[in-house]
Amino acid sequence: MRMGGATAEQGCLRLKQVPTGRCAVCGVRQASFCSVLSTAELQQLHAMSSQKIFEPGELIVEEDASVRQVANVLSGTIKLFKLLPDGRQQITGFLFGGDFLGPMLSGEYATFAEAVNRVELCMFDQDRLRERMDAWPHLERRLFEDATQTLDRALDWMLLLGRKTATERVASFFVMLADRVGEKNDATAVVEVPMSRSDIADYLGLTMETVSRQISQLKRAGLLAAQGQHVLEIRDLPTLRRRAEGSQ
Amino acid sequence: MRMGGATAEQGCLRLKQVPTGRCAVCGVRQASFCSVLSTAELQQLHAMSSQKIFEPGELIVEEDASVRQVANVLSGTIKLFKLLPDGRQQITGFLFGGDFLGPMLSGEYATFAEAVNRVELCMFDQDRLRERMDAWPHLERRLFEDATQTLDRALDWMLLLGRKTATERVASFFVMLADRVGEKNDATAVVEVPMSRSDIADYLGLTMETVSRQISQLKRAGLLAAQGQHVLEIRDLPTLRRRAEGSQ
DNA sequence: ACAGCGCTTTGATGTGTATCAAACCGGGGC
DNA sequence: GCCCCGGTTTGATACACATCAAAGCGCTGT
Repeated sequence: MRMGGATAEQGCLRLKQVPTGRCAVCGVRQASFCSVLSTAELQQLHAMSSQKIFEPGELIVEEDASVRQVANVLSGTIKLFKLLPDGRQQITGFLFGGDFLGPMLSGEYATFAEAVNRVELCMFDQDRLRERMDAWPHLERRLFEDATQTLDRALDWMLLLGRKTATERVASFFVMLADRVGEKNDATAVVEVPMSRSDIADYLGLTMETVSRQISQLKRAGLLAAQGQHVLEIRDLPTLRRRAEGSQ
Repeated sequence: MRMGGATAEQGCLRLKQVPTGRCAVCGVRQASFCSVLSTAELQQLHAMSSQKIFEPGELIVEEDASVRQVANVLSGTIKLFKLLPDGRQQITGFLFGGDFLGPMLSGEYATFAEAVNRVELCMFDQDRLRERMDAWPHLERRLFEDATQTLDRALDWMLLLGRKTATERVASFFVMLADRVGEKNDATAVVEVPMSRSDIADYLGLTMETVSRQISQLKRAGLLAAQGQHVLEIRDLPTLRRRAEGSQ
């Protein structure tokens, strides 16, 4: 059924040279790895993709699951995390719209992935995407770049987890949100904060209570202001950045 | 001068089909990215390589330096680290013989690199190696795998830095050493520990004193035993592994 | 052999954040 | 409108690790 549709769209393609179907209206295409594909390549990938919705709190992948699915995040927020045997949790990253979920080389996820809010994924069979990666060097390059960026972020977070104070960590967290999903002006930003205090804590290596106290303090200092549940205004991004690095 | 030598070696190549010159006697070739290259490819790379020695404590690369050199570690240990403005330091990883030093995609190092002990590097011009990467997909794949492994290790370390106790961190450190550079038997291992207590502390997000106390404690528990300065025996690796994960 | 020096270990005390506990707040259902 | 109820905030206390301080140990050079 879907294949038939794809073929019809491929017919159109030669005339229009723009993506058709889902990809045409995909809000994150330019932000995702799909941005490096030609229209023809996009059609091929489109034909092997499938969409899926995950509800808040739903587990998307289990650690060490030898998965066969990888995905683009179309919308929503995903937390990636690791657990110790006694239940202690460390969130290793969040994924937002346009981000790629899945290991392309190891075959296994080294972390759990869970939907923070309602998440919409565009999924691919891992082996079939790997075939495409073998065939299209620009796709492999793009996924390599993705891994490089993820690594850079992980190294920055190691500095945070190993050496920053609670205030610096919380400031860093909001700077990260502003940079990745914020509506930024010159000095201010509005960010959606879909995750709970305890998720923030598990990302920052703190407790929920400490996070809450630090946020209250930043609000009192006039650097942060609530804009309704789950939406927050950063009122002085440069100062917040300085605090995140400990330069007072 | 060097080019002439390389050409002569290329002549030999067709007869012998084994690496010649430095590469032939390179102790880390099989462990490095060179292992994926054919003899002919190795010759080409050999012709564009140069060796360099760094003395203990010497800075190899500066953060955000837009470097043009990348390298294989031939021998010695390198620490990679980040700094906060006030001097707080986080070591993000160590490199040992066979490991690759350098970012292949970003063009910039996001960390400092410093020689822990005497380090011997086999260096390449970044742009020229990138050309080779463009030309040889198996080389790009290998460097991608390298980045993937580095990322996996960074994520594991985030769990350590965010959620493990001092004992668990120090146990994890020696488990890491055993796995990467240890002479392992069934249950025991002998590892070289070239870095100082304060480097270990900066890797584990602790202080020198805490590291020292934890090591003393592991010695008293019979899990660790000194074998001269900078060499240490792990007397019960499985138990140490369990401690590293907090399962008592 | 001895002195000097850097690194490490051990000890005494301090503190930032965790833990325990209670009050608060906002949204959804009846 | 009001009552739950989960998530959040605030408060009181505890503790793991940091900090400050001194002693120990093993090189290196003379």
